[in-house]
Amino acid sequence: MARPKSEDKRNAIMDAATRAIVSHGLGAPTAMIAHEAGVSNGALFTYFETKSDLFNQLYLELKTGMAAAVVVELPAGAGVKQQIAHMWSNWLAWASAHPARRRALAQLNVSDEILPEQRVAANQIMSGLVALMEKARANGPLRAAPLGFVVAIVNSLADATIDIMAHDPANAERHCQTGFDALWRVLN
Amino acid sequence: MARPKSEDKRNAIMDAATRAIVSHGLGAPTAMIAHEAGVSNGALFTYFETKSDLFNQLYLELKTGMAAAVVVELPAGAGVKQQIAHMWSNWLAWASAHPARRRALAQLNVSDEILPEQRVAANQIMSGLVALMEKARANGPLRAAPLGFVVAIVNSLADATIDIMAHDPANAERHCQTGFDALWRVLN
Amino acid sequence: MARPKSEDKRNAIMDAATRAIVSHGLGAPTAMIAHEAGVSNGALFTYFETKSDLFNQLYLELKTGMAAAVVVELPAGAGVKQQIAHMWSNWLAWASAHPARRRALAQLNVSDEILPEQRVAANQIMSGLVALMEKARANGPLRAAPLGFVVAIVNSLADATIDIMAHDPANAERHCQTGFDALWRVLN
Amino acid sequence: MARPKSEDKRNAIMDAATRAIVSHGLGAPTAMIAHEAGVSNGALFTYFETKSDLFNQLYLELKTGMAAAVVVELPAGAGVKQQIAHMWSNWLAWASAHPARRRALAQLNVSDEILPEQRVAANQIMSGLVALMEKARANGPLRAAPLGFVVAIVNSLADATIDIMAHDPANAERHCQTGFDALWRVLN
DNA sequence: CATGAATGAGCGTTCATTCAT
DNA sequence: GATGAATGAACGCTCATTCAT
Repeated sequence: MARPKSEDKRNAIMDAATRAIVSHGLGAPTAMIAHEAGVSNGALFTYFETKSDLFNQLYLELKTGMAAAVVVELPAGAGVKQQIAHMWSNWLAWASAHPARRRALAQLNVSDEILPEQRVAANQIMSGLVALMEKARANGPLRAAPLGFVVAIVNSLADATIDIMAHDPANAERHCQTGFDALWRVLN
Repeated sequence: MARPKSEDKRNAIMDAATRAIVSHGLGAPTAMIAHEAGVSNGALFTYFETKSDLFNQLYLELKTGMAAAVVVELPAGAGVKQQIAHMWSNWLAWASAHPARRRALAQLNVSDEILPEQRVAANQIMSGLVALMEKARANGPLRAAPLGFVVAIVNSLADATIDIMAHDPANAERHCQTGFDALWRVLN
Repeated sequence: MARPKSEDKRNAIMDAATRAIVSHGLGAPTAMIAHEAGVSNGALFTYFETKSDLFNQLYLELKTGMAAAVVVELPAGAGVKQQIAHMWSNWLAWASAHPARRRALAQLNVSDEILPEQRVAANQIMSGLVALMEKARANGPLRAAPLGFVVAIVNSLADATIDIMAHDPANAERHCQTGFDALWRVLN
Repeated sequence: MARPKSEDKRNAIMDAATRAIVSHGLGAPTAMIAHEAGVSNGALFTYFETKSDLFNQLYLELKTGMAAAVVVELPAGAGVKQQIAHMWSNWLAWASAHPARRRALAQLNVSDEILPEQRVAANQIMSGLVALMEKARANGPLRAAPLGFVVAIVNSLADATIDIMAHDPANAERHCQTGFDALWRVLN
């Protein structure tokens, strides 16, 4: 195990898994994932100990990628609302650009294969966004609610917005704005 | 008709399936479901043609049960806000009372085994709530958004609220109210 | 068991079994046979102890019916050749009139479910024809061959002839005659 | 290509299937065939896609082997009768040497699992023998009969002869000759 | 390390037979 | 006796994982 020879292969497997999850759900056979990755059946298991391990790593990687996209070109000096708007926009742009990743992530989210510690780690990655949320709600009606609640609500709104954008791409811009407005109303 | 098909047994299978899905996901073996229902391996298939069929019927039944709970004792003459508040409260009460059903429903919701027509049928069952939402947003900021968007947002908020209530039952009342306030702010 | 109430039902099951064997082979489910017979699943087992039992009885009954058809209106005083020709004609007429029975019989013939004693019993039923064969070959080239050989050859020729008649019914008459001629040449 | 598919294993499965069919009919479990072949349950399916596929390939292989045996050391320059006699002898020798194969072949012949195209292919393999039959009957009483009829009769006679040889091996030689004489009388 | 054949537990489903009604 | 639901042992086949090459 340790350090596998080729990072490329690891990535290919990850990508293939993403696609396979989208098309065949979490029950997608490892053989199919390997084949799609252009890699042998057995090789998959030199890169990931088990299928579960692959899915956990994929979950973390997808979430990390998403988090990275969210903070791109964040306007450091701007106000809270503007920063959140920026992140919101980044977030939805990422989802639009990588529909397969988002869908795979959604499946992984509800899977009971994903270990709780991975979920914790994943959430920490989003901490920048979370910190902003904290600020944003500090004086609003949700100031007394648990942080988890706020995060869940934001996630939910984002998911709903992403869905509608995916279904009606022609009006993506407008839906994005509508979603943000709703978010802001919830927080303030 | 010797030994008629027993509604009890059918229900036992449904309940067992609900529990099995919660504990083992959608991959729960039919044998486990049958065993948990106190029924033989093969009997399951006299009540449901296939596992998929069982899951589709379960999905519809859970959703129907939820919808029925939502409209219980709805104050017919009251205003929109009060009616929605009532439904919201019912909804979350149902989720709190039947956590397994809610979790199973969540899994079934993302399954690709559930046929589109079942989803349509299930959504029609919630039409009372949907109609109210339509009224509620009629003059608000979401008045121009697609209905599906509104529904998704409401669902998302409810899910988030239910989750937090489940995690922190001591303050369930307060979370319920907070959730509703957030909802109302989104709609108006 | 003993004497079941309705001979009609027994016959209905036999007929249904015949048809089911033709359409689904010996693997035809007992439930299908019962259904086709307009009889309940369980009733089949009050008329026949097991599926194997049903098939054995069916085998015997089909063979008996065939044997009975063969000797119809046999010209008692006629010569050997004429009598054999008559039987041959009867035989093929039966097969043409009851293609399902013949095909079911063919399947049962090669089944290892049919007990040897049933086969013996079935062959005894054809004894009239066999006795004639004995006479017919008495002075011919097969006079020294075992009787079983002769019977098998005759059976084979009949089967081949029946097949060709079924495939080309327009020339059934001619094929029947050609088959008989071949038979006669074999015996003499 | 790590551990290439082994021809030996494939043959072992074929042989095991042959034996299993003889002892348990076409319903012989794949697990039994695999076990008998000294191979794991699943391995069978790396060599044959389905049980049906296995049986189709087995059918073709058995028939091919039989056809090959039939034309061994065929006296090219000899007359029709002598050539047919040679083939006849080869045929019966093959059947005597491989009783299991012959019985399995008989079962496969009547199975509805065997695809028509496989039957066609199998028959083309026997074309050498068929061509000879054509010549042999050219001036005889069957000259006007359909070729299929002739083939069926020859098959039937062979089967009958093989059966009697199997039942009475002591006189195998004589039965073989008797059978051929009968055949010749049919054709001429 | 890469390959893909081998393994065998496990799955959804069928079906002969039994038995409560 | 008739019915058809109940039973549970099989069955064909899949697939995560191992291991010979």
